[in-house]
Amino acid sequence: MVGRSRLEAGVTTAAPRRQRPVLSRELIAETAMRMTLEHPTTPLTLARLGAELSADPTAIYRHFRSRAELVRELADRLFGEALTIAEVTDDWVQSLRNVAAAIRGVMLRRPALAADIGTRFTGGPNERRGVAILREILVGAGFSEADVSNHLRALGEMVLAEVVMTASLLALPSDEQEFELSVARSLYSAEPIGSLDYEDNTFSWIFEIYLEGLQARLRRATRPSAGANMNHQQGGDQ
Amino acid sequence: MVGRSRLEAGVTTAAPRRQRPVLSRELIAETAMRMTLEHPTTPLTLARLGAELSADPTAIYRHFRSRAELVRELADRLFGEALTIAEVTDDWVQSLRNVAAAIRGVMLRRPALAADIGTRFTGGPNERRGVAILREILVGAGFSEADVSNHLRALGEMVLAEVVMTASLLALPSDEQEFELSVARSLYSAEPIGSLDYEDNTFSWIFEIYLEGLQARLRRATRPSAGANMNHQQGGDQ
DNA sequence: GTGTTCATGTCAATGCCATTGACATCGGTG
DNA sequence: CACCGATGTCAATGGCATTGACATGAACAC
Repeated sequence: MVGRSRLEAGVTTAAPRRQRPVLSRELIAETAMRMTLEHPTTPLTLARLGAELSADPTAIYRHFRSRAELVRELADRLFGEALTIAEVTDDWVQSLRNVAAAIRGVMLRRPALAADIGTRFTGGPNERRGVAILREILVGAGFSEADVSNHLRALGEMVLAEVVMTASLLALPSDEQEFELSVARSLYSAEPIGSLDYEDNTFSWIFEIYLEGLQARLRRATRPSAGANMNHQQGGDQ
Repeated sequence: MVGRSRLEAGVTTAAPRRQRPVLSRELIAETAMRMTLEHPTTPLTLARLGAELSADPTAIYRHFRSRAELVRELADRLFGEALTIAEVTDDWVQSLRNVAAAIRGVMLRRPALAADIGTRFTGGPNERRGVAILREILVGAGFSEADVSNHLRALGEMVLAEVVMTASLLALPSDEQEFELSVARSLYSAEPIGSLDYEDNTFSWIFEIYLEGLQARLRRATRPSAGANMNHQQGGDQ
């Protein structure tokens, strides 16, 4: 079909009224990213996504096998964003902090999506890249190859778990959110809310303690002379 | 209503064909607990619960304002179970371990429910009791009153977050679960699965590191002489 | 060119879900 | 005895993901 003689170049091709390949993986994913950013607490549904695309919701199934697959794609893009933000330096502790904060920041900007997503792997390239980066940081810190694998999944799981926790709170309708806050106040006399600010939130409190534990382990593994005070440790770290 | 003269004791009362007060908060909650235990990965729906009760699903709304309220009730019962199991001793580290493991164990026995629940407060008595117990453990360990509040919510949030993470994996249909495991293998060359055995799961790996961090903080706060090696700590601890 | 096939979209169901509103009915209270 | 509130049933409603039947246009074969 090169010259159909019916002036397609002017009408049919240049202004495809509703021609075939309008949608694409890329367009759908981009649109979803935009929607979840503009309405951070609105759950992403195929109906809404379809409307935003001015297409039938089920058209999405021509490009993604399921909503879950779409959501995995989006999650991987979030990892991608986080990795461009996170600064990795010589200081392994600060680098871990940076990566964690970047992931958290990126995901909490889209709480509804993060709550949907965070408990699953994406299987995508950015996730893989992120793990590779973390692996380098840990190896550079001096952990043994064997321990690195365990620390990797522990670190990832902990960060994601915490993010999901906060995200599901943020994604709640405001009345239920109010209930949560009131219970938290009455239990701890403190807000459990995670501001995006790295300081002054529960996440950083947890993560800093974890980092101290990590440093303690490294010290113990590096100079095994130090006074291994009798606490019930289990697992590796040689 | 003591003797209505229509032989109720024999027929009307003893064999209430389909008389009024069949359901109750208690019966509904108990039934739900049984169902979620018998079918750990089947989501609890009002339809299924109603069927199990041989009652109309919407009858549940006469006893709970919403499904969410029911689920909060169940969550609080789980905390109750955990607290009867957890052993609290003089050893504060081991006590924290015990409480965490008990909560995790109880919730992972009902992954679908735990995944539903774990990100929220229950507002119930057992939750309150649990926090009180943890508070005593932390105070007994020697943390300052101010730090105890922060450690409390950090500890709780971390444990719950991790449990939810694992629970949602366990509650997945087996094909999706297989996908998760394959990705995990390819990323870490290891399974991310949390067996209920405290050894050999990601949770214990994380939690032990966290406990080391906690001990480090306590040591630092207790005898402030120790060599505070220049790491970027932030936040309280006196 | 003609006909076939594949990729893309649309449309109409389906089935599951929580929740609501309109009734019925019973037990107790005035 | 008449009313009322608590409990239960029933029939919708609206939101959701997913599927199957169809259309249509583009590329490809011949």
